[in-house]
Amino acid sequence: MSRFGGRTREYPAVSIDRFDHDNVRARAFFLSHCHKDHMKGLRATALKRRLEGSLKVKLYCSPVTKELLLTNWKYKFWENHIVALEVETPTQISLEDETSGEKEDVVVTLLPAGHCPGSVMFLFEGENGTVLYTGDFRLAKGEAARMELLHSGTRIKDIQSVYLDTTFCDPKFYHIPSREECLNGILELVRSWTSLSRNHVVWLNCKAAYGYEYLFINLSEELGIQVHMNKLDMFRNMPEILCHVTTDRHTQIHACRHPRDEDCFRGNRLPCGMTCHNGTPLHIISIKPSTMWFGERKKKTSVIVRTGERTYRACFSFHSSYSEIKDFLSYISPVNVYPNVLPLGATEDKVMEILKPLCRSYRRNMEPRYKPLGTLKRAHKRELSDTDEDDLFDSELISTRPKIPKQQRGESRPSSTGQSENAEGNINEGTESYKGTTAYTSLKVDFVDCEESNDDDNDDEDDEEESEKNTVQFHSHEPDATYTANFNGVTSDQQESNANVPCWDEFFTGNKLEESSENEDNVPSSADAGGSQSLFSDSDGVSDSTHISSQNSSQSTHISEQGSQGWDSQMDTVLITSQERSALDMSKGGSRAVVPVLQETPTDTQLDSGRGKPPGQNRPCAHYGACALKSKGCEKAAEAGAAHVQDVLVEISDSSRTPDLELRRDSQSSSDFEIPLTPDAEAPQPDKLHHLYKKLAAGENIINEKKVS
DNA sequence: GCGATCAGAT
DNA sequence: CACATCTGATCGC
Repeated sequence: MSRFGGRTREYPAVSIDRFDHDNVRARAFFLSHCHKDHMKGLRATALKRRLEGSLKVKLYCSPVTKELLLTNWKYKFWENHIVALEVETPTQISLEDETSGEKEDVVVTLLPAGHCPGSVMFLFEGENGTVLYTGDFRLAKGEAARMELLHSGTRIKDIQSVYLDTTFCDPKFYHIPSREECLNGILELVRSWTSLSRNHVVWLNCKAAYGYEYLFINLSEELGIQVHMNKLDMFRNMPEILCHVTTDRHTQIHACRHPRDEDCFRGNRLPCGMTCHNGTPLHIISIKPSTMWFGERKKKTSVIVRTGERTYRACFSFHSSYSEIKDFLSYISPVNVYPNVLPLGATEDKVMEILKPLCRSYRRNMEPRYKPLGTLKRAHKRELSDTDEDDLFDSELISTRPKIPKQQRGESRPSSTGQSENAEGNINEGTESYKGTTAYTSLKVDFVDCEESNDDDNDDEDDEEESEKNTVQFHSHEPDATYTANFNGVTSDQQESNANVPCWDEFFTGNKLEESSENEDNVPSSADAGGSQSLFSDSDGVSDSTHISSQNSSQSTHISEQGSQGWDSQMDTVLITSQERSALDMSKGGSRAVVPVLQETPTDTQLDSGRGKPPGQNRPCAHYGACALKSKGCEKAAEAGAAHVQDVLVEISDSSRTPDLELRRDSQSSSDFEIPLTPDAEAPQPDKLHHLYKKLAAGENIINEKKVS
């Protein structure tokens, strides 16, 4: 939840995402997206009065946000005071104090934030420097490098301050599977269930908020089943969304809500009241999108975890992961950074320890190598905490990093962050490089690391099983680099969108990797339950084994007891990665579904289906000019992913379940962690050693370092 | 009676 | 585990 006060140090005449208290006096208002925690004061009488007494004060937002806002009658009074700005279109705004006549000009640019429909970041450029307010965002690694307007020529702009979404700025969320991975997991689960019979329906237990639309769209496109929602008038001018949702309850996918929806579900009733179809009772499963829940697992999990007979958790995030945040910030390399959010249980200091090393103000201070002890100590701590940073090498701060040409967008991105930086000299962090290695290696590893957790969920009746809480580590590769998340639909390719109509783009494409099983309500046999779904995990299973370990060697596997049966009996959450699952499935003979899918994956059918446009092409949408951003990159990533799955299958096969394999996998996973491993857990890698040597040379305390993280 | 705020639930 | 929202209780105006 945002705790940003509404003003930036540099441009206090504007208020962003906060409209209460002193903010009502701002000369201009900005709304990054339509979530309530960013709309505080937006319908208060103080602000209404302010509007009444002014002809000039405006609220600036994206076209989609304007549309969503005005759909709510409570905000209708804004109608004549809202100015929708096209995304990626720098606009000069004159900030005038109506009483004194004092004026100040600022150029604002909206950049897609990938958080929810209409969400944007605001880039302000004016006399007081360039400032980026991110609002809430989820951008994959490398996205910043692909944003033209963050650059000036081939270089990143000189950004004074970034007001950053730090929701998941905690190593616990080091890696969160990409949108594609999460989407695919859900897709295959929904596909497997709904294909059993017309009476098999899925309830997507989504929170009442914008942000799940791309999920609905993709499920609908892929499966040809519209998603039931309580209401959809807010999308009346967004045909791309509208055609995938419905108020007709006779559909197999529901995202409807009811005040007592969990109870409804427990009573085998959908929130909309549906309980049977053609006289036959419905077979309902629930899928609850979650991020934090996965973040608490300590063992690897797949993006889907079965938490009960009829309940599943699906990994899903509206916010960037820890590593995505760091990638973003280190690329921007602002002078200052201010966290907009305090992660659960974190303190501002802690977050700053993570962020500062990625900022110039901090790097500069670090420059002198030989400093008084006090300073050195501080430096140490920061480093430790996170990432990286070989500050020692640092030289220039202003990033000379080249912007990634659009042409290259489809390429895998690892290099942009890791390599280019390294090449340059150093913005990179020692840790980064270390991390980078891991990441690349794990590029193909498509799983989520997780360890089990306690079962907390009381709500899902069935969650009983997970028992411990561990830290989660999500990892996997990052195919996302290939697509641009863009809820606004205005992309570089598509600048001419209609100014009057909001644009919406699906913002990503999913790649499918595997198929799921066909179990019925009952707990699947071991093979089925987890097995068939490469993307699934059961919450019960096994698990003890894992720990995060160090190197990533090959694929990891963590399959636990497949054979385990009821949810109730086991305490642990099973965590399996998609590949692992696939492997498992295959080894077991695989469910019928699995095999075919795997085979198809490489083909267009699966990869593109639905969204299916040829790579790189936009699908012009009637009024919006919105297009699906399915990029080639996605396709490639998908293929790579698929190929990988196959590899894994070959490689792992039956043995995947053996204990030692599990151990291996664990060890691998830990390498992605930023958290220092226990000394014996892993041998220092060359770059790490290098880093340590430098510290020693500078008289810094190495021991502290390790502790911090 | 409305709004702001907090606790609680989902 | 909780990403955001809504409800109800309380308090102040």
